[in-house]
Amino acid sequence: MTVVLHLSATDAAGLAAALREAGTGRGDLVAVAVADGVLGLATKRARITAVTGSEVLAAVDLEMRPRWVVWDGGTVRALVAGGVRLATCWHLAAAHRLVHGGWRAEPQRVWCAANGLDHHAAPTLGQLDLLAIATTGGDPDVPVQPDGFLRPEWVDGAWRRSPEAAAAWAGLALDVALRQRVMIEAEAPADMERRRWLATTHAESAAELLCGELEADGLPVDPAIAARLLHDAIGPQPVDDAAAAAARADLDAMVLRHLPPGSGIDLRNPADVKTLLRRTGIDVPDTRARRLEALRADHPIVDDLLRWRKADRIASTFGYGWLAQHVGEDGRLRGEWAASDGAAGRMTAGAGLHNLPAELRPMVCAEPGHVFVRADLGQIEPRVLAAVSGDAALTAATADDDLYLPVARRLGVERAVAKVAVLAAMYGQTSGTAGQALRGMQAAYPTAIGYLADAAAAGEAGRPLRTFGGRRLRMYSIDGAADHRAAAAGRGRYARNAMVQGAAAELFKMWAVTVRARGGEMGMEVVLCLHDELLLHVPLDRADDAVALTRDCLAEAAHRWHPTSGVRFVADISVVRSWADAKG
DNA sequence: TGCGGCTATTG
DNA sequence: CACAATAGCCGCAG
Repeated sequence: MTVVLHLSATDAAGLAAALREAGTGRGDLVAVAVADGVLGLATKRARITAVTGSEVLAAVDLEMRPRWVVWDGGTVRALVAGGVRLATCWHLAAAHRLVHGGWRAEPQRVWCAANGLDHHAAPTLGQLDLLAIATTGGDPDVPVQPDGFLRPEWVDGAWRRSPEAAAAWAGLALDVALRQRVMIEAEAPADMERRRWLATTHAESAAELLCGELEADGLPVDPAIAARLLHDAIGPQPVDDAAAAAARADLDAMVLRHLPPGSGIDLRNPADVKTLLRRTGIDVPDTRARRLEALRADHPIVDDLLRWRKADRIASTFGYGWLAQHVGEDGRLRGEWAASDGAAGRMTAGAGLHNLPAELRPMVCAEPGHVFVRADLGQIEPRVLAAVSGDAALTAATADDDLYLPVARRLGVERAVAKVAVLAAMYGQTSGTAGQALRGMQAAYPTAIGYLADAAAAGEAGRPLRTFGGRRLRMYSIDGAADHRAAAAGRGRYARNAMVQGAAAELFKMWAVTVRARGGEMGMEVVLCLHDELLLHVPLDRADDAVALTRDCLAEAAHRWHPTSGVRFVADISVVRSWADAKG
């Protein structure tokens, strides 16, 4: 049994000294639990209580560069709020999602998975469980119960009561991190995967830090331009509810004027819209814009309806209310960020950051003395497919700036057909013109198509998969249902796509966190991550440096992600004042 | 009040 | 019956 030192510190120098005394070096795991005025740390050899604010961690991070173990995003947000931006971490929730799949990753669940316990049997803090807690026994000051589960009141925040408790909580975090690392190493089929999956864990963890910063910093927006765009799209800002209702009625009138008054049609009700169209002789199974687009010439009401839809969408989702709710006094648009969603592991964002209509993007402007560096990965998914499948012919095609040109030549088809064929293969489309081109793909790129087919087969059978970077993709089966076959086919398409989309997300995040790590010293801020696009806010005089750095970081990330793929990744990088500005 | 369906936007 | 996501509004069940 290793003797664990109990150390204490009151400032950054003392904390650094304590860590040195515990034998901590660069890259070593140091767990940290942080709450208001409470700071507890844990290393393999020590539990450290720090009677000081969390800001001392910034200095220690700079000096010692350990890998900080944190339970979840709560710790990250608390640290960022306290001005602490760590260089690296081991994020238990992120590692849990990677190793085990699924989305939920609260401490009890993460603890159970790391310790081979069934989290369904874990105690909760409901009133009805008070008796159970009382009879569980053991020392309430010890966070782990005799039955091995975390004590629910500790999960609920009891660890915040003192530095000693926080250090004990950090000790558990360290324990989980070590077990997660063992699991990754045990699960990986070979040393190559072991190293790669650990690299993914590190990148996913850093992406969690980045998300905390994206939430805190926000996206620069010019309020005057925002106001002008909204005015052009939906009119002036209503002064009260009555004015808002009147504005809405005005907007509705542009469509309803085609009907006799008092028709009782609600434009927001698809069934009513169908009725409305039928009255003008148009019969459609649904009223989606894509379908109505073709019928614009049939009756003027169609065009008015489509224009109304566009305006109504801005008014309801991206109108003055949205602006007031999500854009702060400092002109920053803020939303919630998640470093990996439940399906394939892409980053997600709220507050419209990922689906802001193109016509509103001119409002996203660099602040005075700054510019944006906007960088897009070109054709990332087919290039990633070439890399993860190891298809030599498809890899050769990535040498071209436009991968679809050599693919089209090889298939003997038009570029547009080749593009549809590649996308159809990755998405699992079987019908239409894509089906035919797909057979050509099978012959020309058997390794890539075989990789996708294997993924689809696993999905259909309900077998879990791992992406190239090691993320577990769970397959949820619905058994006994009449649509069993449809569900299996759906899982097949999901698996096929998730293997590519997920791997692309892993590469993208490595790129993003590399940029984050390298760009800090030039005053660069990552302000948006959008699946294959990075938006960086940089001081005007560092724009050229930032462009070069972004390109270098892509090469570095691609190499770390897959050192031997031979795949060429291309980025379109430009310096712009507004997000909407043309590339190049 | 919660949830599925429909629709729109984005990559 | 082409993949992923967020988000609003409607109708309907409870």
